[in-house]
Amino acid sequence: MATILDVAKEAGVSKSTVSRVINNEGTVKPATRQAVEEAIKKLGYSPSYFAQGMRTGLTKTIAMVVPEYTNPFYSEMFRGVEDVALKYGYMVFVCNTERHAVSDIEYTKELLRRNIDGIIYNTYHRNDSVAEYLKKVSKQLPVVFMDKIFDDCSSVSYVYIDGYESVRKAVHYLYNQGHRKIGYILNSEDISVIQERYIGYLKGLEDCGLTADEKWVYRVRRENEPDYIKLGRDAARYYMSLSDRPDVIMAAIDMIGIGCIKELNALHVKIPDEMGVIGFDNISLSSLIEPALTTISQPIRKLGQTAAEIVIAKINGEEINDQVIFQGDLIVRETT
Amino acid sequence: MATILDVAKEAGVSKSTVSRVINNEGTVKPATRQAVEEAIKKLGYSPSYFAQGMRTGLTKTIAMVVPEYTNPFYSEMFRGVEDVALKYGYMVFVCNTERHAVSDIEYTKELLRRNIDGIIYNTYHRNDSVAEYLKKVSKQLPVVFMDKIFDDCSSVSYVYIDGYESVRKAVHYLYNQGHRKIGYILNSEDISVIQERYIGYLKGLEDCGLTADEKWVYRVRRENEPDYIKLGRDAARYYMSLSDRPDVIMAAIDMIGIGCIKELNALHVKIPDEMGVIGFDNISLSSLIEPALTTISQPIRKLGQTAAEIVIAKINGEEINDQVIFQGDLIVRETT
DNA sequence: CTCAAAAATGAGAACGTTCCCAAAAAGTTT
DNA sequence: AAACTTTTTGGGAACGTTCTCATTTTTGAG
Repeated sequence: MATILDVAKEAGVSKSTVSRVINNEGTVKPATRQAVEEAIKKLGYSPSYFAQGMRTGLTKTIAMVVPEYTNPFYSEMFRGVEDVALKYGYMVFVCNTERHAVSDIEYTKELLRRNIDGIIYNTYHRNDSVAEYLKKVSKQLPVVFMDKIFDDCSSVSYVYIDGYESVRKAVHYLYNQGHRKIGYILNSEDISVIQERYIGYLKGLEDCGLTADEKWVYRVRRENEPDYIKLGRDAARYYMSLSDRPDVIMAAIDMIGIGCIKELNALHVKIPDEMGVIGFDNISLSSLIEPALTTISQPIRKLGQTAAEIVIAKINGEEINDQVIFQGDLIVRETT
Repeated sequence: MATILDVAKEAGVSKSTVSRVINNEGTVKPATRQAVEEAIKKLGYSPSYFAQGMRTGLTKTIAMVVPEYTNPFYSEMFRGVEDVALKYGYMVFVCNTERHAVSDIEYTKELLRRNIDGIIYNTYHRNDSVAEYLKKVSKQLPVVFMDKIFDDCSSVSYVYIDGYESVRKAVHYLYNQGHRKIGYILNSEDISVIQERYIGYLKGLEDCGLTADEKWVYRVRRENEPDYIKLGRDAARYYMSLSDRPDVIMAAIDMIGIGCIKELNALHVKIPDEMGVIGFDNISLSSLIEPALTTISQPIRKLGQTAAEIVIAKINGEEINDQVIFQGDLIVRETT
């Protein structure tokens, strides 16, 4: 591999001048610049990341931390992140926190050690010690949170979907459709986004003058590698076993809703006449299942793009609105 | 951040000794080692990646190049890769080649510039100039191909599923089930894996003494962001429009098969009595659609694990069997 | 107790950049 | 043409490691 010195020799200048050309800094005579550029091309030179990084402390690399990699939600978000990252010459590490023995903290330490320039953080569980650590990290380097992880988010950058408001509005929609008995399935209350959606559900009921009947709320505690489909099926069976059952079920995520549909189909329950279902996420599967799932859509890719824009702006010390909340969109299909 | 010199001073030794402790190399007195380790812990020291990389040329980073990121096939493969990578202290760049203006070659150059230690390469299109370039790259640093990209693969490392053999066997299965009119849907013939599967189909027919009827082969040329579902639906409609139609359709990938099912359902065609469907990939969706899709399953995660094991072994200069072929498994469900 | 061998440690160069500062070249004014 | 700016260029230190080689310390045999 050619070094900056080889280029300097080839072009008959000093390495300082070559450096100036590479970085478009300082002054350099047009003729000299051209000579250097030709030498660079001739030798196929490109600066060493190590040496550059050693001086500048920058890696042109950002990390996107996700709790659950195979979830298509994060793949889609990653696309958005990558869209923007590549545009600015950055590469992206995808870091899966959940499955591995390494905790969020360990993983983050590794990222710091690798001099990552910025982090896009998708958390999962409400966990105060992790949260506190991350808040500290976010003072050290640009971090964007994709989630309302802290009670006080005023000092951090974030981009997220307003799950609370989205679900609240969905309840209104159901109410207007004539539903009065509205069930809710939560997979795990220690997941902050799930928690937030649930609170939106409660608020929606309250808005409409309905009371939350605890037996219509189906809760599951966290599992290691959750089988959402099974969870939805179990929930559907539970609801059907009730004498006083809801006439529509809200699922905290689409996959659970899809499990419900599968089970209701199997039990020959008519959807939506006997029982409605509504999901959250608008994963591609939700339009493929029959009947197609009514759900709340999130601008996921946009979410990723926005987060990446913010992180990179912060890396470059630019001013940018770093607190963005998107709204979900109700997509009415065949299950309501 | 503490440097190796800070640690040296703290422990009262030279930086050479600290380096020896870090890397577990050379000789160092137990008492000294302990003192150094304490100093490291006390200062929260960890070696700088830049400085280390600058000396060793290694980044402890591998890249996984994929043609289509949102395809769950690759997410699953990534899990396998990450399983192994993290075990050995590596991190993984996921590189999406298809959607971006940068070609495979440009992307690979960027990886080389970043001193990636090894590459796991999922190609997409048969393209000789790219292939030639990649072959050259694979001489420079450890590369594992996840695909039979070259006519002569004898000199490269690879891990892949034998699509040819898998489809050939599936044809035998269909034949044994009494099918004689077997259709085939290809999304794109310039994708090497797809091509290979198709050849397996032709061979299977030949084995069984059937002739390939060109009108039963539904071909689509490559699209930019292909809508496989629509493609499958179109194909199903095409087949149903034939007076002499196949009694079973093989789809080159599950998503297409699922599109077929959707359309056949919509047309009230009885599956599998009036028309059978068989897919390839066993994506999670294939068991969720109704009726559930018969398909060919690939040990995807294992694929990724194996690839990562090979790359890392090669990085470390270890001997390992670097040419592995897995067989697909026929998963019989409700569509045949 | 001496001396050789082995074990442990340290000094300093090197890796390829960036950046500060000094020096040289070019341009401008008197 | 001299003196003074301004522009352009070069030299060398620094970044934090690893690694070679030399030096010091320890061990063990005679």
